[in-house]
Amino acid sequence: MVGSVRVARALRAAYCGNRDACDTCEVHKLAVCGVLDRDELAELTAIVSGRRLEAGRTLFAEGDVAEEVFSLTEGMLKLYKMMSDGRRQIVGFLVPGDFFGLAFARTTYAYSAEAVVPTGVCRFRRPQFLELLERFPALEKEILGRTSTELAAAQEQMLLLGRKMARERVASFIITLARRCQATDGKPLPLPMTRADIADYLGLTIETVSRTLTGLRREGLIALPNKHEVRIARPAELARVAGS
Amino acid sequence: MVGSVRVARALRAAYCGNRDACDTCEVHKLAVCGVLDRDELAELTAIVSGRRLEAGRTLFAEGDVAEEVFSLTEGMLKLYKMMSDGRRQIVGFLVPGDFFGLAFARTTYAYSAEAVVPTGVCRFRRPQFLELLERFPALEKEILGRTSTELAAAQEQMLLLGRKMARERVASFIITLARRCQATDGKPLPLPMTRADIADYLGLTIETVSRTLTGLRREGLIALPNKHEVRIARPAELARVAGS
DNA sequence: CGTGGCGTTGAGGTCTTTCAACGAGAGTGG
DNA sequence: CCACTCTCGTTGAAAGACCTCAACGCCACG
Repeated sequence: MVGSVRVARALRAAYCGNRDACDTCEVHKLAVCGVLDRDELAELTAIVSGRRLEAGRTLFAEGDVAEEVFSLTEGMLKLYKMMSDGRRQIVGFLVPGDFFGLAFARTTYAYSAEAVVPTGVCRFRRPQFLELLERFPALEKEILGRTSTELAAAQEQMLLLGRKMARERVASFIITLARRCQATDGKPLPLPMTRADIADYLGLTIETVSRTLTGLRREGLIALPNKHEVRIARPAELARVAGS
Repeated sequence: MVGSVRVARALRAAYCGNRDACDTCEVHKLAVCGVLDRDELAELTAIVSGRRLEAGRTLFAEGDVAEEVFSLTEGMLKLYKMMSDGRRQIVGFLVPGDFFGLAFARTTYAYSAEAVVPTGVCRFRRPQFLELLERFPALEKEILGRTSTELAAAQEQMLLLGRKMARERVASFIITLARRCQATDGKPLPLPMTRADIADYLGLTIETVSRTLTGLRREGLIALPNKHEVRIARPAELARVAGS
């Protein structure tokens, strides 16, 4: 999949502020956090191992025993929950630097994790990672802050799923993505996931997502250079459509 | 509002395992957690103050500067986000023992908090509470675990809002409530919030909630002794309707 | 050059919403 | 004590937003 590799590169450039770290170091995110000193980092390195995933590959499934904790270093992952009849809800897209799989107060993963594009992760053995949290309060504080931020994002998504129209959902999605990407307004935004992924994230069908994107394009609010890129043409109006 | 007081009593009996603590001590939940020893508890007591709220009263609003952290001791609170045109999404109902208002990585509250019935809360000054977290790692660990559990609940709610039909949403709601309440199957479950609250929590309208409850009653899955109580008549079938 | 995955577009159907009317219960004031 | 009013909940009918089903085009791949 040449296309996927290209998308992965664009992603990395777009979403990761520290390209060198992305390219070379599997525990870079913790170092980048600035919460660990050199000795702590060395200890951490000892319990970590890297892994690469092709696009579409599952890292773990909902219900699996949570034996590892992860940090995304490159690419993009989707986290999702499934119902018995196949209905799916994507609860988040992860970008480099995100932690996931931290199942506190649980022994199993609450969601499945699958690579959207070729992806790299750091793996930590769970018990050892927990022990590390014990010993490095700064790390625990960082995790708490991130978990709290994630919770706030989940609540924002609840507003989107519970109360917004399709147009508002799609507009909100694009704006949130752009914010995370810190993309400049003129530059196209990588959209590595499929329409089905977007639909399952926004609680819509692929047809509705497609129609809505086309609609926004027709009205000149966005441009769609190709299937996996969006450019925000009129930020203010798009934000107005997204509501609040 | 005599009705509200009665509902509040039923709630306390149903949702709070430790009646004595509920009745007497505003920092009881931390003690009940078992994470603080006597000295630590004494310190905590020094920075806490109680407050009582009538039903319908707002504790704080989305966007307010987050100067305090709270613990619910009695009654029920709803947390919600609003859109500019008045659409509302309730992101959670709180029962005694829940912490809220912990705005890590933020300076303002991400949602509004309003009393559903007469309610009691503990207030902690935020800077001092954060300092406390610093000094009592067990407390911080407890908060992290709870935040993580809340996040998992929010993701479950995303599945509900994004992919479930009205019947499934209402059935899921009743089951989740019953689980939290630890109600026995035969006993009626207090439903202190209004139909509008339920609707705004489930991403539906009050009419749909009403019709759906009536439908479940007609089919014999639940009983509705009065507007503010539900009894689960056929747990297995209700769970089947709720899906997974 | 055929095949399969992905995305787009159209037409019809369905679930939920919107609009409207009505009833029950609580609080108010004559 | 009894209208009166207001809120809340229920029910019906019509409307609407999104979904389902279907067809088609594009592109990568074998």
